[in-house]
Amino acid sequence: MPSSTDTAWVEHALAALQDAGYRRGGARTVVVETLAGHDCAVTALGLDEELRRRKPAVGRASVYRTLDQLEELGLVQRFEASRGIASYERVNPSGHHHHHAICRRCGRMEAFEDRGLERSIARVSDQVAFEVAEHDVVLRGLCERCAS
Amino acid sequence: MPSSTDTAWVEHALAALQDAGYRRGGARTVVVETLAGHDCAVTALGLDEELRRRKPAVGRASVYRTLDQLEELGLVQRFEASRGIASYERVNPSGHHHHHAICRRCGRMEAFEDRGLERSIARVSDQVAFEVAEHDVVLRGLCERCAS
DNA sequence: ATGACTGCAAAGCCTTTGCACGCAA
DNA sequence: TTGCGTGCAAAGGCTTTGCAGTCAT
Repeated sequence: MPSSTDTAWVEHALAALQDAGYRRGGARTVVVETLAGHDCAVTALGLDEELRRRKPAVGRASVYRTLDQLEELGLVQRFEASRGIASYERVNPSGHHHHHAICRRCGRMEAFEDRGLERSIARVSDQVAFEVAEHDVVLRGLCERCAS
Repeated sequence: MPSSTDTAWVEHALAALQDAGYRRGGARTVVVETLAGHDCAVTALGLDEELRRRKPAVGRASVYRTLDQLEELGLVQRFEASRGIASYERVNPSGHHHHHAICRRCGRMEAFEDRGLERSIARVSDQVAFEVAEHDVVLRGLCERCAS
């Protein structure tokens, strides 16, 4: 099910980039628009591959550079899906988000959300001597298909 | 505060390795013993550096190979502390464990534990269509020192 | 004696950096 | 016009693999 592009996030992100002093470059805009079309995490290399075969091809360096900038501004969140594989997912300004269960055999990823879990994390974040900006929860094991 | 070595875990791990059909090699044993001396996560490269300057020096490959084997057997848990930095922590057979808050600026790591959080995760693990074997929670932000 | 275990060095992989050219402002 | 943005190729950094010698069993 190819989800529709989150245009609100595109505008939000482009505005934030501009506010941060970045110019409106072509590659950067394409990366933002492409991320907006994914509801769940994408690997950096997967995104690169996807953009490599576009009409005005986007260079790998631009993909990585843009992802870094977006992460720095809190517009996307980075996490490691599998060994050494960086994945990125856009951050919803509303704060609403999900987490992932990842299959250690095939890499399949399932998203889930739980208010109780979020509450627990919020509570713990207050108890720790850190200014917590984000959190990440990953469940690892075998997906239905690999377990059987 | 250099914690004392967890000898119970060493025996547990060595026995599990033997049961899995591994022979009792020198390098492997040293890696296990060294891990037992760390109460919190160690990076693979840090462990390598630590073992490199031992009397019978342990090779880097052996460190990585052993960590893989231990992870496969569920004796240690692997997670990404900072960008592209693999960290390992021994798994207590009792199931008792902690999670981490990591400073995005200096990398400082603080461990914390919370029963409510564990309960939330256990509940969510049951709701997901996965055979969840382990979970990982990371809080990212600024540590007290970097925030001020 | 047999095959696993090791260390070293080389290769792999993902990611980052250097540089010259193009484009936004 | 200025200097940020971009693509390409090269370099980096962590991890894995190939191989020959060594050691456990």
